[in-house]
Amino acid sequence: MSLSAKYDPSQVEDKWYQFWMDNGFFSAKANKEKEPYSIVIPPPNVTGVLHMGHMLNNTIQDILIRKARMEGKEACWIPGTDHASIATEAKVVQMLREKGIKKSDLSRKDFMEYAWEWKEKYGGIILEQLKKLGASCDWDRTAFTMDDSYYKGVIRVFVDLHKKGYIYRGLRMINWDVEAKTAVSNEEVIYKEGGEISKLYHVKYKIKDEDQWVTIATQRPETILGDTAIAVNPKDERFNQLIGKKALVPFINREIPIIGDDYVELDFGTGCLKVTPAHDPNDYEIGLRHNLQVIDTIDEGGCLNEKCEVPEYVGMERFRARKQIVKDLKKAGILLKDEDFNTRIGRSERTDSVIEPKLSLQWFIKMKEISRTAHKVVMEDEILLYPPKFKNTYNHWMENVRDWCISRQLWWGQRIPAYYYGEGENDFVVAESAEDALQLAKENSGRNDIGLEDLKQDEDVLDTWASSWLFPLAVFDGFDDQYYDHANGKIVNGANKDLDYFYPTNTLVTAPEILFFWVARMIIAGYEYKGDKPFKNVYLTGIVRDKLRRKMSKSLGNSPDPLDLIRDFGADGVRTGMLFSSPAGNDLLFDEKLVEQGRNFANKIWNAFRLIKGWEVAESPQPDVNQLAGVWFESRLNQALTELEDHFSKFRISDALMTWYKLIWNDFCSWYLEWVKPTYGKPIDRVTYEKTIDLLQELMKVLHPFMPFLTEEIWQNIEERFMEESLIITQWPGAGSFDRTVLEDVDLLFEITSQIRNIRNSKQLSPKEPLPLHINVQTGKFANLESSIQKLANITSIIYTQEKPDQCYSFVVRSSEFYLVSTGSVDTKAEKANLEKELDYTKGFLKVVDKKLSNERFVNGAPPQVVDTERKKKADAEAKIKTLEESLAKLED
RNA sequence: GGGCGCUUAGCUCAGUUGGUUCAGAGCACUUGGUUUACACCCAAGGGGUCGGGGGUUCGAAUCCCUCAGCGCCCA
Repeated sequence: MSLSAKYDPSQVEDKWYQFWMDNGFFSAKANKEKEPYSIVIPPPNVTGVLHMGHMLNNTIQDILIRKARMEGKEACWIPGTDHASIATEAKVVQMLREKGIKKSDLSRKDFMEYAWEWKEKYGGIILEQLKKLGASCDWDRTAFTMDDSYYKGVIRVFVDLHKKGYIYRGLRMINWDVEAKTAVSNEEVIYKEGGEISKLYHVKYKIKDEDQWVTIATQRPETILGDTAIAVNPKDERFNQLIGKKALVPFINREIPIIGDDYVELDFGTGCLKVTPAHDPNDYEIGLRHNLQVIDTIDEGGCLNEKCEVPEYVGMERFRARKQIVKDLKKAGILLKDEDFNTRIGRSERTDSVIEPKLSLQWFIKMKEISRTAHKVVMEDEILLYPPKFKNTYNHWMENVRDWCISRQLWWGQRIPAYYYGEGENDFVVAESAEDALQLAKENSGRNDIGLEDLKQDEDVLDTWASSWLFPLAVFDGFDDQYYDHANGKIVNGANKDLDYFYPTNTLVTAPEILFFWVARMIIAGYEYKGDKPFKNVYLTGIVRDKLRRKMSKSLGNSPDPLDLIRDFGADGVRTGMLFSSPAGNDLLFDEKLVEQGRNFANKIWNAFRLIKGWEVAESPQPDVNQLAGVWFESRLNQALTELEDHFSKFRISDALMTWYKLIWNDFCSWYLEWVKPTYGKPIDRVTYEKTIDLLQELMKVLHPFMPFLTEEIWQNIEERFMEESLIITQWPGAGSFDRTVLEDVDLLFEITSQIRNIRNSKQLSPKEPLPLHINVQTGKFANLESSIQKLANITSIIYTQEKPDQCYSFVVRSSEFYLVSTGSVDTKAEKANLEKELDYTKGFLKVVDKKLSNERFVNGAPPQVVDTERKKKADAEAKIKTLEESLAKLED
C-alpha cells in the first residue's frame, strides 16, 4: 500500500463521519453500568449559519464529549436549535415582503404557516454544517425550542410560575423597539461605547400669569407635548422660589406644575428639567412621586399621536418630528440654544433602532426570590465557572437582579396562555388550554354563560430566553405529563429515566455574553423544577476576533467562511488551529496562520506514520539504542499525559493540546524517530517496530478528541480493525508512572547532542561528516548513552581520555569536558574567548549563590530544602569552574 | 457614575500557596541545510531590567500601596 506524501483531509473526513454515524457511536442511552457524561449544545438560532464563534465553541464541546466517550462514560451531546423569536420573525417578514406580502395582511395562523415553512427549509442548515466539523452529537435527540412537547413545557411553566405568584402582569416602563414593534428586555438593549453625539436644546417655557420664563434643557424636544411638569432641585436657590407655580407647555399652553425633586442635578443643563413620565424612565419615577399625569404622545411605531394635540405633528415619525419642532421652537423665539452633547442612547440588539422607553402592560417574572438558590450555588462553587473571574460578574448581576419582562409583541414563539374574558384589567385567567381557561373564567367571574368564543387569548408570545432557559430539562421531555407533578410544580424525581440519568449535565460551553440571558436563567429554572443544577461546570469561551482585535462581523467582512476553511485546511486543521490560541475566557485572535499550523501538524503526523509504515521489519535482536529510546519515550508519554490530564481538569484545553503537540512533534518525531530510524535501505528489528507502532497508537488515542478524522484514518490504516475496535470508542489510556532517572539521563544525552550540533553548525562542519568524540571523565561514565550519542550526533567513536586532542572543539556539559575532534584546524583564540566567556558567567553566578549562602538570615529563615538547593548550585558551579579552568589551561599549552 | 479584570520576548499567552541554574511556550525572526517521512520540512541561534514608582521580606513577575494605560460588565 502506498500512502500519499501529503495528508488529504478531503479523502478522509466524510468517510469516517459516515462510518461513525452508521455504527451509532454518537448515540447514548441511560446505562446504569456506565458513568454518564452529558452536554447540551447552546442551541444556535434557526436563522443562523455557522460562524467562527460556533466553530470554537463546538470544537471544545466535541473534545470534551469524545474524551468522555473514550474514558468509558456514556457520552451524550444533545444538539438543537432555538426558534429565536425576534430574529426569525424579522427574516420571515422580510421574505414575505420580497414576495409582496405584508405581515399585516395575514392572519396569525397564515403567518405561522409561512414561518414553519421557512424553519423547515433553513432551520437545520447550521446543524448540517456542524457535522463537517466532526461534531459527535447524538442527532436522534435533536431538539427544537418550538417542538410540540417543548412548547407545552414552556406553557406549563408559565402557568405554574403564575400560580406560584412569580409571574405578574403590570404597567411598566419598558424598552420598546419601534421597528419590530415589540418590547425587549434590558439585556437586549445595546449602548454604544463612548455614547453617541446628540444635541441638548435649551427651551424656555412661560410661567403662567407672569412675565417670567423658565429655561429647561432637553435632548428630546419631540416629547415636549407630553410634558406634565417642570422639576427643579429644592436646594437650588436660583429656582426654588418657582416651586408651586405653573408653567405653560409651548404650542399648546397646557398648564403644568413646577415641582421640587432631588433627582434634578444642579449643574446639568440649565438646572431645570422638563418631566415627561410617558417617555423616560426617570421622569416616570418622578411622576409617581408627585402623582403627575401621564400623557403618551408616541405610538407603537414611533410616530407622534393625537395626544400631542398639534394636528401637524400627528403621524410624524419621532426624529422627523424632532427636527420640525426644533424649527418651530426657533420660529417662536423660545429655542435659546443648542449644544453638542454626548449621551448614551440605547439601541435594539436586533434592529439597531433607538429604543423608545414606553409605558406598557407587559408580563414579568419576579426575579429576586426565585433566583436565590441560583445565586448561592455559584457563589459556593456548587457550579463552577471557568474562568472563575466570571463569578464576580455573576454575583453583581444577581445582587441587582431586576424583574424580567417576558412578553414580546410577536407571533413566532410560545403564545402567552392568558385568556381575557372581560374588559377589566384583571379579567383574565392563565391556563394550559382554552378549556381549562374557560373553567377558571367561569369560577372567577361567577358567570356560567361564558363560552370559548368569549375568551380572547393574549396576542403576545414569550421572550425566546423564557423558553431556552428550560433547555437542559426540556430536551429530556422533563415537563411531559408522566414526569411532572402539577400540584407542586416540580418534575418528579425517579420517573424519567433519561433525565434522571443524564441530569445534571456535566459541562456547558458558551459565550460570556449570554451569562445572564441564558446561563443564569437555566440555573434558576433547574433548581425551581428539578431541585438541582443544570450543569456542574460552565466553560466560557472568548469572542473570536480578527488579528486587529476587531470582532468578526458580516458587515466588516473580516470573518472567513468556516466551511471554506474546512475545505482548505481540513476539519482537524481548523479545530486545532482555533485552539492553539484560546485559553478559557480569553478572546481568540483568529489568524489564518493558526489553521495553517493545524494543517501542518496533521501533515507532520501523517508523514511520521508514513515513515513507520514504510519500514521493512527483520527478525533481528533489538539494539541497545532502540531499547533506550523506547523506554525513554514511554516515560515521556506518561509524563505528558499526566500534564495533559491536569490541564483538562482545569479546562485548559488549549494547553492540553499544546502539550500533545509538542510531545508528538518534538519528542516523538524529532527525537524518538530519528533515534530508532534504521539507516537507509536497512530493516528495523521487530521489537522496535512493534514498540513504535504501540507508541504511535497511544499518541493517536489521546489526540483523537482534538483531531478525530486524521487519527481514525491512521488508526484504521495501522491494521485491519473490527468495528468495535474503532478509535472513537477505544479505551482512553491511563497515565502510567514515569522513570525520572531515564528522563534525566536522556536530557543529558540531548544536551550533549545539541552541543555537538551547535558546534558543527557554527564551525561549518557538516552534520553528515562523522567525527570522533573524546570525553574527559572516568572511563565508562556515559556507557549507557554512548551508542545513542554516536547515532544522534553522527559520532564515529567515543574515547575516554584526559588528553586534549590536537585539533578539537571543547565544551562542558554539567561539569564534564568533551572534545569534538575536528578535521580542519581550530582557531585557538576564538576557543579561548568562548571558554572565558562561559567561565565569567559561571563565576558571576557562583557569586550570587555565595552571597545568599553567607547571609545568615537566609540560611536560618529559608526552608531547609531551599538552602540545600542553593548549596547544590554552589557545588555544581564550583565543579564547572574547575573544569573550565582546566580546559583553558590546556589551551595555553 | 458603580463594579470586575488585564498590563511578562515582535505577536498570542503560561508562570499553581513568594524560593530548584539569574523568567517559559507556540508563532514570527536570523543563520545553515534539495539527508531517500515531511520545505505544510530539518538543525542551530538571537530576543524580556515581567507597565512606572514605592513598600513588606533573607528572597517579589508572584503579596500590599500608588500612578498610568487598556478591556469587560452594569447603570
